[in-house]
Amino acid sequence: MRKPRSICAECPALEKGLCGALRDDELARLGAVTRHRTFPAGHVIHAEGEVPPSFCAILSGVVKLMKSLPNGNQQIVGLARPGDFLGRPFGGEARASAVAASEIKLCWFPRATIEGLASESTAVKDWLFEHVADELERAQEWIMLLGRMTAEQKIAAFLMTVLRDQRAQQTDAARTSGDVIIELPLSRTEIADYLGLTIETVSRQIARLRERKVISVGNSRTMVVHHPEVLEDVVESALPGERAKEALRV
Amino acid sequence: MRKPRSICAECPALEKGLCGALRDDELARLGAVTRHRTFPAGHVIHAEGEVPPSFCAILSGVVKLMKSLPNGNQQIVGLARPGDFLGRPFGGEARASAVAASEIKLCWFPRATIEGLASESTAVKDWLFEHVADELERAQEWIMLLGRMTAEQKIAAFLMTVLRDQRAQQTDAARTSGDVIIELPLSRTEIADYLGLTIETVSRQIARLRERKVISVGNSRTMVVHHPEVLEDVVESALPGERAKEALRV
DNA sequence: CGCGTCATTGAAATACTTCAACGACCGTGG
DNA sequence: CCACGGTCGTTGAAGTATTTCAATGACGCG
Repeated sequence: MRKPRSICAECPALEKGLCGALRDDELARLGAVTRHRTFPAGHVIHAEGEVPPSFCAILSGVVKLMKSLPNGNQQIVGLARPGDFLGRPFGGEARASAVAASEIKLCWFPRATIEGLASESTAVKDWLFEHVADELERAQEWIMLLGRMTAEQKIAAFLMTVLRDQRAQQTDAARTSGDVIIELPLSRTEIADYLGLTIETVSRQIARLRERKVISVGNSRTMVVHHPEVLEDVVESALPGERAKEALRV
Repeated sequence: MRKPRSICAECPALEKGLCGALRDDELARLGAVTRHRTFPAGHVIHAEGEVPPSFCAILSGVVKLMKSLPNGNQQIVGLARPGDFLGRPFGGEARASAVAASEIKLCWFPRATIEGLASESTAVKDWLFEHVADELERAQEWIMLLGRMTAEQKIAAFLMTVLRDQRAQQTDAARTSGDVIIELPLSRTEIADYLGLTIETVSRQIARLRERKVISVGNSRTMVVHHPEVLEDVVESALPGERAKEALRV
């Protein structure tokens, strides 16, 4: 017997996510049609141009939203993390594919459910609006990054966002040391597609940061950040690397 | 005596804009506190980091949303055109400056008004949600453009969007000819900031399109597009200019 | 162990930027 | 009316960041 409460109990979407905006009876209604599903990395949740039949919240893992150009080039136009949702209620066909970047857990339910809920509950509408507005802000940050940053700055900025995301989740305990271990949610190829670079450039810039002892690279998905301040400086710096090099010389 | 109806009567926001979502009594309430205001090009409607005290809909002209990097570099992260609104209801400080790119007419009213209206009217909420979701889609298109296109493709894509925007507004009459006259909403510097290029590169790419007889340039804000298909091809093409050159050779 | 995928590294090519000079346009003031 | 200065756009030449092409190395899996 699956009681709605039990499935939602230890859900990351419960507090900050969509479900936090629901009243108990609404939550129960949602819980009744909800399915938690797990997918492996690479799984296509919905493809560009399709009308997604379902709507879902991400429980764990990272989903990349990507568009592709006729020539085969692709660009990741956004990342969705736990608490984010996939799909546009009342929208038509998706304008980007949603693909699992790692193994993911999803809270999955029919499109009609979310649309019904949104039609009736003003809290749900409010939540959706705020969420989309936040996503728009993030997209605009990214436009800035893609349009005006050098490869070095892009990599530094990317590492900073991973760092921030990871800090937000873990306890204060792990933060005391200057060194921080981070887990990259993306492969080199995906980082390249995210930052609008080639995989080689990504690799070289990471190598440079390693040579400068700002980071250490373990296996390709993990690294240790020794000097977050330097990364910050690189992002801020006008002439790439200028202030950053000074900061390192200490 | 300013009657609410009269001020809203020939308003571009009436049909497709926010006001189209309002009931008559809501419209009347809005009309009572609304002011139409005109600003010259360059006027700052609200600056990055400020909490905008007002909310407004654009009646005519183009507003650029821009962010700046500490080094002085700037990037236009979006354009707002007639029917679009400025400001995020329930949001805090603006994360981008809104600056008039041309002379603009605004329908201006206090922040509290739109927030009150949105709290009460579900139609207003719906409209806001749809609008932000559309903006997000456009932002994602732009991410694709900035991350994966060459300078030539960026310019072609920009001209195509101007062309599309202009076509949407004017009558069918003017479209019969292959040649289309377009009015650029931005200066070269602004185009550069929009496309993430330098002004020189913009100028050179426009020159190349002119040499190839795809366009003619009149004064710097107007041009004639002779071969929209070539522009389209350039955007689609894998190796920039390859298919486009063939298309031109005819 | 060998194979395939993913990451790294090097050398050459190139797209874009930077620096610098010049030309066109426009309003101002002589 | 024309000369003047300012802004904006164009063009050229040199420099540089990033890409492209190509080869090698590391890791995981059957």
